[in-house]
Amino acid sequence: MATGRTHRPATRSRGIPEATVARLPLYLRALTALSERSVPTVSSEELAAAAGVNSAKLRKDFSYLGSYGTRGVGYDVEYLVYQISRELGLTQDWPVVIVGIGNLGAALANYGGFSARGFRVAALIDADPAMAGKPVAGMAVQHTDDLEKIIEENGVSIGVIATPAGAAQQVSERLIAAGVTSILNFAPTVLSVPDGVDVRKVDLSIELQILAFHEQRKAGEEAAAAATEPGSAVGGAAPAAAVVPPAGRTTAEARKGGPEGDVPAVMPA
Amino acid sequence: MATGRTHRPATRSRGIPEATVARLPLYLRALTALSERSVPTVSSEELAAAAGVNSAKLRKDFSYLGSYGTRGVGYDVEYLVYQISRELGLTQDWPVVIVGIGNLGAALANYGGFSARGFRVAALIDADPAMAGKPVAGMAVQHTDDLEKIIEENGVSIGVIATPAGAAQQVSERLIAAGVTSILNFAPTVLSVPDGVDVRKVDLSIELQILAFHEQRKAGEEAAAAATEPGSAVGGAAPAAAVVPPAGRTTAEARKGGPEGDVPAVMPA
DNA sequence: ATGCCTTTGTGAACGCGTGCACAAAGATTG
DNA sequence: CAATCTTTGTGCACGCGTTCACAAAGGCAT
Ligand SMILES: NC(=O)c1ccc[n+]([C@@H]2O[C@H](COP(=O)([O-])OP(=O)(O)OC[C@H]3O[C@@H](n4cnc5c(N)ncnc54)[C@H](O)[C@@H]3O)[C@@H](O)[C@H]2O)c1
Ligand SMILES: NC(=O)c1ccc[n+]([C@@H]2O[C@H](COP(=O)([O-])OP(=O)(O)OC[C@H]3O[C@@H](n4cnc5c(N)ncnc54)[C@H](O)[C@@H]3O)[C@@H](O)[C@H]2O)c1
Repeated sequence: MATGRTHRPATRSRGIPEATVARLPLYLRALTALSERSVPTVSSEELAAAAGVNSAKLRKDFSYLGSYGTRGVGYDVEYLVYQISRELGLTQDWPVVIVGIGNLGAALANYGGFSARGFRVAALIDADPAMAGKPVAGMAVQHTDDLEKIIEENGVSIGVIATPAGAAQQVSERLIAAGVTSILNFAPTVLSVPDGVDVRKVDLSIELQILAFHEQRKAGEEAAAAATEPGSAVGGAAPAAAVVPPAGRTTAEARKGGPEGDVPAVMPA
Repeated sequence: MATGRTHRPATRSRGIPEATVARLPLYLRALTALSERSVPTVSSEELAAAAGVNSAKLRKDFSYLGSYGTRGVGYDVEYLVYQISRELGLTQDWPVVIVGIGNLGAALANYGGFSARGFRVAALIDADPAMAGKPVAGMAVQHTDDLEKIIEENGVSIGVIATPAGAAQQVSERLIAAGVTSILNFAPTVLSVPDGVDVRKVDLSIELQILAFHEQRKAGEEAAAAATEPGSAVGGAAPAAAVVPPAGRTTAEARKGGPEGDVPAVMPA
């Protein structure tokens, strides 16, 4: 069992770089919006702005798909929507199962954006016997006992895990054994999966911690800047819209109230 | 207004690479688990396995924080937990507001893992007057009218957006004007924010589409492999657990039923 | 105290992703 | 038909991130 290997620096798909693949859905979304407004063509500059990326990057991304643009004009919106959809495999229908119908799983089941583009919730699965048969998002929850049968009968290859962390590894193993080869994991655990299985994780806690890091850094920098510029320490030459951070907590001082102040309780031995 | 710039190839923090910052929460989680099992020290090899990364990468990551290990022994678990927590800014308390208490927002509010590490849900905000005052996760939902007041009074610098896509940009602007400088966005939109504001997005739909891409690729490769090996076209030397894809649609042929077959309806003009 | 064994910390090489800048392509206009 | 203008597609350089591989450091046994 490969322990790490959750991400795929593995098989560089079919020439299309992973970074590009990750942006295609973004382009597709922007293009779909344009399509709904009946915009016939769009330049790389406009589309890039809508998708929030650099226009050169966008053109390079599209170049991996082929030469679908017209110089001097731009890209045909409808045509590009189709090409990207096809490249992403959205021209076919992907049945998906959600395992773990708690707070999050139920929210996911109720989420409309799912079926919007090629994905169809084939079944909701939970281990709680009390949940079995209950309707969630207009669909009866099924028991974990039938997991394998459900996967096989529906030809499911994509599974979503929204169980508690402790159950995630075991659930993934059952899913994989039954034929699932792609997993979207919401549980805060590292899943060990065999080669050939793709796992993507969504981890709220990690995202928040990354934000906290930058938030702390901003506070620290501001404190440092205030120190260098003695006059404007409190309310001096505040820039335009005055985005004043909550309080002037300095980064350097996160000391505990304890006597040793800087180390927790245990020293490195 | 900076249009793109959602991600930060921007200010390379304080020497700590962004990629490393993104992994610190992963290490922290693994270390916390070890700490709860009262494991005193851990080697880079063991910890890397637990976090699902390469051990050399882990050591390099830690080297940005300083020399906290002991050669021949490993790292002191408690000490490292504290150092990473401090680096991520988790030794202080971060009040967070959730805007948009629908399916997802309510699930987030109910999520325990929030408060587990430094984050505290300070308020739940929704635009629906019918929601105002209603208790969700033991907390009364407040109306959007009071958004600015809530942010300021609680010193909130991190906001979570779980509104429909159409409202997200406007909500972000109000949050930012009120003092929020970090946003976690669950709505499927590109947010335009001024410099100095960090945005991270969680996009279920994009994750699924990326999985679909790889899924399609696997199916295509399998079909190609089967074609090269004529004997085992249908049920020949199937590997172990027989991971049979839904149907034998080849990647190359996603043609529509129409006459022109390959293009959607409109040609590039 | 000495030598052995384990594990860290990092120099160096490599590969991927990004963005600049421009030539080529095509539309458009006179 | 020729000139001009717009926009694509990409060669190229650069920087970041990953990984290898190893010397130095420290513990531990004898
Ligand atoms: N709620 C959130 O906003 C949120 C945010 C981020 C991450 N998460 C993570 O998502 C997961 C689910 O969160 P939640 O709030 O919905 O939890 P929850 O406790 O409300 O729901 C978990 C569900 O999984 C079911 N379950 C347990 N073991 C199972 C098994 N072996 N097979 C199938 N079903 C099983 C339970 O019966 C329950 O219905 C957790 O790992 C949590 O850490 C949740
Ligand atoms: N539910 C999911 O699993 C899921 C998954 C991925 C993404 N999303 C996205 O998350 C967002 C929320 O999804 P949901 O399923 O919870 O939707 P929802 O419709 O259930 O909830 C949206 C809530 O936002 C409130 N709201 C609307 N405009 C507002 C405003 N201007 N200010 C404050 N509140 C406002 C509404 O009153 C409602 O309570 C959507 O953008 C959706 O695309 C949801």
